Amino acid sequence: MSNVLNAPERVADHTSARVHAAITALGYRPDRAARNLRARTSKLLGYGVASAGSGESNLLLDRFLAALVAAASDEGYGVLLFSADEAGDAVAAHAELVATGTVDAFVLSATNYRDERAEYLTDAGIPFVTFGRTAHRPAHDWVDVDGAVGTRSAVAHLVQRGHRRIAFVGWPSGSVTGDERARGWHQGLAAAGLDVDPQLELRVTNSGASGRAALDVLADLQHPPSAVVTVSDLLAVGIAGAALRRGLAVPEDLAIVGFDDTPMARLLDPPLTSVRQPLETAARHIAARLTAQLAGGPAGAGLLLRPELIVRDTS
Amino acid sequence: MSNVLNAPERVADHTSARVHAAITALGYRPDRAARNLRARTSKLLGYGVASAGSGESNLLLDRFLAALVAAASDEGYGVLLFSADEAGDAVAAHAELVATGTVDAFVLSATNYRDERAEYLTDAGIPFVTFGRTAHRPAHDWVDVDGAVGTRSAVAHLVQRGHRRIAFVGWPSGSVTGDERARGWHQGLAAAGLDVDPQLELRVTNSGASGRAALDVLADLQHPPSAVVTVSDLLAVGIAGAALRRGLAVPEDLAIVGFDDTPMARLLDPPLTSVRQPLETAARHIAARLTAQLAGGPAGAGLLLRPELIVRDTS
DNA sequence: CTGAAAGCGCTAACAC
DNA sequence: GTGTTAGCGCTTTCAG
Repeated sequence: MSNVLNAPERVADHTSARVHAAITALGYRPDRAARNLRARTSKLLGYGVASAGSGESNLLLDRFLAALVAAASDEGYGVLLFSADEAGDAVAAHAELVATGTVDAFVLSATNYRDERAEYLTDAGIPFVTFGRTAHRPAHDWVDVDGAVGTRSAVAHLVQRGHRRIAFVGWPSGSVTGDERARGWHQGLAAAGLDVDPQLELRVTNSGASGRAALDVLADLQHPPSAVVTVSDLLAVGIAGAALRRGLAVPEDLAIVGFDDTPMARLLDPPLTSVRQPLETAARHIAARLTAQLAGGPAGAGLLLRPELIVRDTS
Repeated sequence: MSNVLNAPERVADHTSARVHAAITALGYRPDRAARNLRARTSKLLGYGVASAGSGESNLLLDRFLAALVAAASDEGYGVLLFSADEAGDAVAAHAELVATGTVDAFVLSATNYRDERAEYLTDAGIPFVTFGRTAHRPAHDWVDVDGAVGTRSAVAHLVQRGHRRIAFVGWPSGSVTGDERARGWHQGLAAAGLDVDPQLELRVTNSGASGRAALDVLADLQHPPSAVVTVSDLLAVGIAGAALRRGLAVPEDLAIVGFDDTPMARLLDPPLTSVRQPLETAARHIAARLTAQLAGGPAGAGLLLRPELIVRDTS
């Protein structure tokens, strides 16, 4: 019987048919634990989740995770969610899973320039792919969405709509994601031949209160902007609300572009123009990279995906 | 060595210490697959995810899932995410995991009166707990948030604010969740001695367009409502936007209460009053129920949790 | 081409 | 109180 399943080419057709008939008749399904033990594999991809309110990527988690599960499933892998709270603990949690052979590989998100998990996994020789870039050397496999393209195309779109004073409300510098999006804004202005006014570049944390405060700063400027590019829909919502409260019409007096195209974006009034990340594509590539690595392929390649600007009524 | 780990009480202290020293010195970690095979357990809880845009519970998934992972982790279990797309396929996916011994138990969400997964798992004798009620008999373990309490307390709050014509915008009848929330609205009106005006009860799908359309219907009534209770923040956002567009002030001309307290609720302008579900508590109870069942305990009990009304500025 | 058997690393039962 | 071993259900190798 074993040969029928594991070496089909070495077996006669009629034997194969007979065995397969028996298999379906008996409802036989190979036991996962036994298979895992023998094959020294688990067919599981690990994905650590922070239990507390983790910042920026939280709203994306749904769509990304669903896509990752679907993509992994197509490759014959399941996704194991595990608790990986703080930085140090996260490494320990990953190490434990490695030591016990619970997972075959990892998907890392919410990465930054330095990522202790990536460092550990590289040292341990465990396959992994990050969703997001790091500054880690030697290079590991990564897939990322080009945030600079996102904000750059937002600026280009606003320029085309006639805007000349375009503000940027981003996160404090120091994160790959935030820095890239800020860079895209600079690039967009440069491409349009516009000067960068430092007063129009604001860095705040990711909350609506920050959005409101940011708008107040911008609106009180001697030469206020006519448009603002943000790094999240949450920030955009805060800004839009504060703008309306001050009697500014959106988009007539102030155009606004969000980021992430969260479900609420098209439900707001007016519906929010936003940069949409190709999370499904990213997940698919991550799963493919991982299975390639697990099949013995090389790692170290990066893949940068282009986000898409979804133009609605705030711009 | 084995006795030290598996029957600590049968071993002398000094032997135990010696072995443990060796264990840490060698960095020994028991192999998961071997343990699973021998113990006929996987220490995994299965949670099926729909890959496409599934409706209502999607925005909650984040918070619930993170809490579930943390709670399961505390009980020594991991959470296996797997693809479970459509109704029939979902049963097949669960069955496969059962047959191969990949998971020990399941968490089911997005349940309804009839749930094929629950029926299958009951027949198969596999432990599971649903997040949400079903009409399934014999009863299974379930944990749910009392949606009726949510809408009822929203109505009570609005009544206290002086409202007498309070509308309800819910989902089409036929879902446990939607029906319960509608029931709470009826209860709330009855408790306040208010009549139910059928014109104030609207049933729509969960989109912002529906919210806008619903508001148009309500505002065009001969006696329009002064307040509206909804079953989702998305609907509330759509209604709020449409109200502002018609020149209605929120909350002065129209008070609005959302449901789910999604992250954007407090960032909207004005910040949205919303019903918040105790998802962390629910997850903790689900994990506890599951481990109790896996330890041989009985199933069939239900637990109804009370949501909390978060009052902000739209009411 | 087909059947038999070794052995993955653990746990639980058993012999000492 | 301590060391030894059978065997979980597979896959892979080897004998027939």
